[in-house]
Parts: sequence; C-alpha cells; structure tokens
Amino acid sequence: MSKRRITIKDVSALAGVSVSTVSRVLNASGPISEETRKAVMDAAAELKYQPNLLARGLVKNQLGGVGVLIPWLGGPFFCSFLEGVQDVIRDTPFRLVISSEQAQKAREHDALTYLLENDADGVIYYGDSLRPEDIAEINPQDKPVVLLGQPRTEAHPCVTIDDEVGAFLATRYLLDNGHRQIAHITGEASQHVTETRLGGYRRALSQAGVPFDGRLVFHADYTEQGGYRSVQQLLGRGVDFTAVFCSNDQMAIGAYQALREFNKRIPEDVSVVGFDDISFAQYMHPTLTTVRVPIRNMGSVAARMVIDLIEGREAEHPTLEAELVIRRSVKRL
Amino acid sequence: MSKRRITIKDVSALAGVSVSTVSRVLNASGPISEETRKAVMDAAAELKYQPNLLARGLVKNQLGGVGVLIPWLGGPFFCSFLEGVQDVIRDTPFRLVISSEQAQKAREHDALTYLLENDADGVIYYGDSLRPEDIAEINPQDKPVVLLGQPRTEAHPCVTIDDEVGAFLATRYLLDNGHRQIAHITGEASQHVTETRLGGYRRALSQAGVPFDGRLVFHADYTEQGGYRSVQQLLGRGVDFTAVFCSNDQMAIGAYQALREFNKRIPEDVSVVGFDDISFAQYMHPTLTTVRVPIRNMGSVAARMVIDLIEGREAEHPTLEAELVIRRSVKRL
DNA sequence: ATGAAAGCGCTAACAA
DNA sequence: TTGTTAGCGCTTTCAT
Repeated sequence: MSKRRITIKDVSALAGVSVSTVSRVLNASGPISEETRKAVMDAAAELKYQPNLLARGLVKNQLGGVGVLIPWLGGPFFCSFLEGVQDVIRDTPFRLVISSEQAQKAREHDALTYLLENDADGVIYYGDSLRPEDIAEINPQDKPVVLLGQPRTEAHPCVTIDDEVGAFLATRYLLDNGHRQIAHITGEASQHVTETRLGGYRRALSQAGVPFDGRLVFHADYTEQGGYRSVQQLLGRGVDFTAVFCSNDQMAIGAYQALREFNKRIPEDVSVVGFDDISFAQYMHPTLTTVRVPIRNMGSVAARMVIDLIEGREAEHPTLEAELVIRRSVKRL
Repeated sequence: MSKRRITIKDVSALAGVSVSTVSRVLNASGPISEETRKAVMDAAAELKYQPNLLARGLVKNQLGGVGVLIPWLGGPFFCSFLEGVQDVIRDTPFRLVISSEQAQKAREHDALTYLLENDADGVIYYGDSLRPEDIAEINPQDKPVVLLGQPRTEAHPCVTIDDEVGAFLATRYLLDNGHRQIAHITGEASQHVTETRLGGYRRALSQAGVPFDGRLVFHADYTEQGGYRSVQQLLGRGVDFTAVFCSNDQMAIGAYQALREFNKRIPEDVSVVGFDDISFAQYMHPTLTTVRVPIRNMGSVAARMVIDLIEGREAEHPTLEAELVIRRSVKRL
C-alpha cells in the first residue's frame, strides 16, 4: 500500500534526461529532438507516470476545476442542467466542483468566494441573488463567471433563455384555444424568471385584448407544494377561470393534484400549461402541454463557455429558444 | 485587476514574525505564546488571508476533495442522493467533485482512477461495474472508497439498504391484498439491485405458497421507457396478471403510461407498486404505493463515512431500512 | 517559543 | 536542443 507516487524526477532518471526536458515534452513547450521525446514518452509510459496536478497548479496558478453553483441539487431541473455540464466537462482536463446553497444569498456569497478562491478557474452560476456587482467584488482575479437565470447583459458572460417568448407562446396557445380567464402561477416577484415569464403572459393577454386581472396571478415558489396551494387559493377565491398557466412544471404537478382533489377534470374543466418540460411532464396524466427549455443543452453551452473563457478564447452570449410542446392538458373551448 | 493573492508571507511580515510561526498558529501545531498568536490572527484577519489550498495540499499530500462517482447525474434518484452528500460536505473543508459515466465499466474505471489520483482524498462510488478487486487495483494509496449498490462486505466500507426486505414487503402487501398473479419488472439480471429485489419478490411468493412464474418477470433498465415497454410486452403476452411490482419508481411511471394506453385502470384493473419513493411518486395519479428508500439520507451517511475514513476515524457499515409507503395504486381484491 | 531552511512536484526563465 | 536553477505557497524538521 501507499507506494510512493511516480514523479517527474523518476521519469527523468529513467529517460536519462533532466526534469525540465521531461516537463517540456509533456507540455509540448519548447523544442525537443524526436529521440529524446520518444525516450521520455517511453519512460513515462513504463512508469505509468501521472503528473501531480496540485504541483502543476501551484506553479501555473490554476486550480483545475470548473465550479457550478446552483440553488438546489435535488429536483429535476438542475439535475438535467448538471448533466449537460458534465457532458462537456468529461472531455476536458477540468474537474467538476459543485456547490448548492438553497438560493440563500449569504451562503451563495460565501460558496462562490470559496469556489473562486480554492476550487475553480471559472464558475457557472445559476441564480439571481448575486448580481454582477456582487460577483465582481468577490472575484478579484476576474475569473470567468457565467451567469444563468439573470437578465441578459453584454457586460457579463451569460446564457439566457427566451422566457418571455416562451410564456407568450404558452399564453397565446391558451388564448387561441378560446380561453379568456387564464390564471398564472409563478414564483417570487423578485426573481428574474418570474418577471420575464409574467411579462410574456401579460403581453399575450394584451395582444389578444384580454384585460389583465391581478386576482388570477399567484406568487408561489416553483415547488409542487407551491403550485398545489396556489390552485387551492384560486379555487377558494371564487374567480372564474378555465385555464392555469404555471411558470414551471413542478408547480403544474401540484396544480394537477389540487385540481383533482376538487374534482376538476383536466383538461375538460380546467386546462393546464407548464414551463420547462422536465422529463416527468410527458408521463403526467394527462400529459402536460408545456414550454420546452433546452435544460441539458443550457448546461453544455454554459460549460463550453466557461472553458473557452478560462482558456482565453472569446465566447458568445447565446440566447436559447424556448418552444411550445403541445400535449393533452389543454382543451379547445 | 488580478491583484496578487495574499500569502502567508504577507501575514508574517505584517505580524512581525516568521512564516513558520504563522503556519503554526493557523494550524494550531506547535506551541505559541498567546501574544504572538493574537498578533498573527489580527494580521491574517486584516489582510483577509486565505491559505492556498494547493500549496498546503502539495506538502501534506492531500487533494481536498470528496469524489462522488454515480451512474447518472440526471434522474430523480441520484439527484436526491447527491443532495444528501452535499448536505454534509457543505460543513466540511472538502470540495465536492462529481463524476458520472453512464455506468460504463471502462469509463468508470478511468474516472475513478482519475478522481483518486488528482481530485479526491476519498470517494463515494455508487455502482456495481467496479468490484472491490478492481478498485483495489486502481487505488494504490488505499484511499477510502465507500461502496453503494453492491453486495455488503465487511472487507470494504459500504452503505447498503435492505432491498431484499423492501421487495419482500412490497410483494407481500400485494399478496395480502389478494393478488396472486404479480408481474415483476426489474433491471438487468447482472445488477446487484436486480438480484436482491427479485429475491425479495420470490421469497414473498414462496412464503405465500404462490408458485413463481418466469413469464411474469421482465428485465428492463430502470427507466420510464423500460417500464413502459415491459408492460406492453406483458400485455401482449396474454398471461393473466392483476398487479405489477416495479423494481423502481421510474419504471412504475412507464408502467402507468402503458397501462393507460391499453385502457387498464389503475388500480381497478391492475395494481402497481414501485420502489424508491422518488418525489414524483406522491404526485402520480393515482399516487404510487412504493418502497421508501432513504435516498437523501444515504448520501449523507455515505459522505459522513468517507470523511470519517479520510480523517482516520473508524466507520460503521450501516444497512438502512426500506419501508413500505401505502398510497392508492393497489386495489384489494 | 520562535526562526531558518529544506522540500512537496512542477514549470519557466536563463544559460550553455 | 538541453540542463541548471529559482521559485509557486505552504508545512515541518531542526536549531536556537
């Protein structure tokens, strides 16, 4: 057990060259004659040499990790997102370092500071409690931080999805199907997603000449429970409605449950539309009409972005499209 | 930008002591007079000194990470598991390094090697393609590797759940409700979970004097699609059955869908039981009776274990219990 | 109780 | 084209 690790020194000894020569061939830095190159490679292979990344990182001042800071680790949305990230990290020399802090600002602040300080050469931050100003402050080295879930800025690398259009499409679909009283269940008003999706909803309404009715809008928290409770309130409020547009699928799941408990049939009595298209959406009963967000792909795109940025390349700030997926939870009136 | 990072040297200068003294107070190693201790602490605080973990790791020969190697990152099960891991890692100085390789043996082999070599002082491995022998081989330093999803061994740290009993309880519940033709949808025969859950199913059957019928057993892959296709086959096979016991909830989700397509009502025509109790189980329609596995807790337990082991403490090899959660997907015959 | 110095494994000037 | 050497920031003998 605990055999001493093979170092560059062992390789240099076996190959009969100096350590710097070994370093040079391994990093393809500096000129090397073909024969020494081969000798070194052979020696390294024979000893199964693996460079010590700590040592390398220490001298090159790089940590070797890509950090991901997300609000939650559980839950279908961020899991898919992570999977997309891992899809690209896998083929790079970076390690994937993950942190999640329940979207609590102070904790996220500390976590990001720590990531930037000790773990990562760049991070993907999905959340909106920390704004670019906050981040600048805890990022003295100006490492790349890719933002998601925040308003688009040219000033900061970010990948956004077209929430507003997605919500617009969803709402318009309902309108096109004859619905006029469309409830909207969304998240906390302070969150950026909430705002944009609510915006799309309102735009569709106004474009169709349907007046906005504040009594039909509920602010929950993007969980199943939140959707459930909102529908309960809605039902208790005595306002007529024929459809519910939920700002994410998890709330739609809760909405289904509440509706069932009140013996409302979906979609015969109430139509429901979700947002995200998490995998469960297609297995709900009835299958959920929703707005597809390319979640996993967002992860991949974000990962490719940080890596490009870390390695000094330029990166676009893409806006990904959201698309309506029509299934069976909406009835034509 | 890119201000030079504060090092131990800066602190020593400001405190008017040597670097070794600073190191001593920071690590509480060696004797220190109270006044110098204070001086150093003050200086460190004033400069907001953060030790460079790379440098420290280099000399102490530790990587600073806890690795987690799981089959998939997406999917409700492993997400919850990860969340449990993160719950405990959060309060330790370790970073959480994640790797997922679709349960492919060769890739997992490489990933684990890499984790052990470069990223982690200990790893949590959930999977069964790599057996203890394989792991021993790629773990020359004998770092702690906690195993999940494998047969229990005293020889190796592991956390197991009582799958066999869980499956037994599920099957017996069906039997108690008068079911005699109980189909079982499970995973690949080679997997350990498959074997133990199938074992529990058979034991309950035999204990009730119901003969085992191989035509009722389907080997799928623990995905919704797998459950869906198995039920299709089952229905096509023309064998009578009144209940389906799925070896995980995701397959139960697929089973629901297939059953619906064939106009079989749940549970009036066919009863269904799942396994795991992922969060969706309670939102299915009808809500799914299933075997609750303390997924998130497993993650926490495993994390605490690696950390104990890394830090040289002893660790138990716990077996967690699985418990039947009765909901509405089973009909009393 | 404190400091000087060696060294962890590696890279990157600088010489040769 | 190659070797020598000086660090990267830290911990840890070994002196004092």
